[in-house]
Amino acid sequence: MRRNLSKRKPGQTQREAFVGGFRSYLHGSLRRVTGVREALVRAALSQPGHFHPEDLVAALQRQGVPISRATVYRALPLLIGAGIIEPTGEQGGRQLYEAAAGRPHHDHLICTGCGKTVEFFLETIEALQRDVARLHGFTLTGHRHEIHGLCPKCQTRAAPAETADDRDN
Amino acid sequence: MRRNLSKRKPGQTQREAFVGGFRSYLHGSLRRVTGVREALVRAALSQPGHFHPEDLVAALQRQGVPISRATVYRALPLLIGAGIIEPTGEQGGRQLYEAAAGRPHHDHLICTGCGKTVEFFLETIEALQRDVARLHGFTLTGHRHEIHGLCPKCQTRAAPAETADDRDN
DNA sequence: CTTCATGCAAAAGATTTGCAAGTTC
DNA sequence: GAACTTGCAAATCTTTTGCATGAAG
Repeated sequence: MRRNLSKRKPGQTQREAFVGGFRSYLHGSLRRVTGVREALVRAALSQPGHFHPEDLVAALQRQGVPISRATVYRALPLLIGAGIIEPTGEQGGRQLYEAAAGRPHHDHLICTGCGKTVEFFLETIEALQRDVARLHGFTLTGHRHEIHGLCPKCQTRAAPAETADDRDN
Repeated sequence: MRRNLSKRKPGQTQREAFVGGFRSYLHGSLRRVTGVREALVRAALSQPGHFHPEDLVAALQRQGVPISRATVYRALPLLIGAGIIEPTGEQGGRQLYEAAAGRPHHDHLICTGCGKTVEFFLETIEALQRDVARLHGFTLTGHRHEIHGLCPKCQTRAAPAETADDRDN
């Protein structure tokens, strides 16, 4: 199901292939390859879906690699530049990211009840967006499209009280 | 062009009609009607497009009504509840709002160069969103759809250096 | 051994909250 | 007069930055 966009030697995991790509990126931009940065790349690729910088800190510390928030925040632009992750919107004043890693573009259907997210992609919508941009003389550079709703489970639990207050699962 | 969704006596401006609606809302929710809150409603309705809480503070102080940020932040949920404004996304860690005031739904085309925003609405896209939600068993409650690009002017100026760093302006 | 990376603590910016004093109902 | 609002200052929270120390090339 997942396209194999980065060449890799047999026996090398896809994740390690991306770590290698990150090294090349760093070399190419005259930055330094460090263990901490590689660990960050692995941690970012291990995140299930959206994640917050804090999640990376937690992930690394959990596996015994102490790291400071400052380092994570300073590394994020590098991971973005290398195409490993991409910002996917802010929530409650916190910027979220997700592993991009060569995956095709997609948008999100998000449950306001439990935070569950489903990825979706409709070429029709993409095309219409291009139309809108062109119509107004804009050069399209990107977009953010989130559909909000209640997932099946949350509709059942349906406590007809709060709706958008229970952030985070 | 603008629908008249709130009944009003002749001679009463549309804005005052909304102020009146806000009073009703406060009464209905057992909150108190204060001059500061009414001033906030007028200030919010006077904002040209997207605005930040700080803009309301500035607007009120400019017209001689001193107000503290805390009060503005505490009033925002009320204005939202009354349907006067609605949050329209975060940018750079700051939550933005815009006057909802009975205007029909629309999404935004935003210039990443100068921040200029154009409103758009395509029923086709709206319908597709409903389809996506239904397909996954979600009950649609809302969405956020922003198209990002460079407006005609910014394409001309086109300093082929920075792209997304010159926020504001 | 020069340059860049890291950690720590402090700084900055947005938003929230505790508390005393002022208003609305 | 009781309950709610407001302003102020202090507190939070996320992200950034200065600086001294440590590691990569």
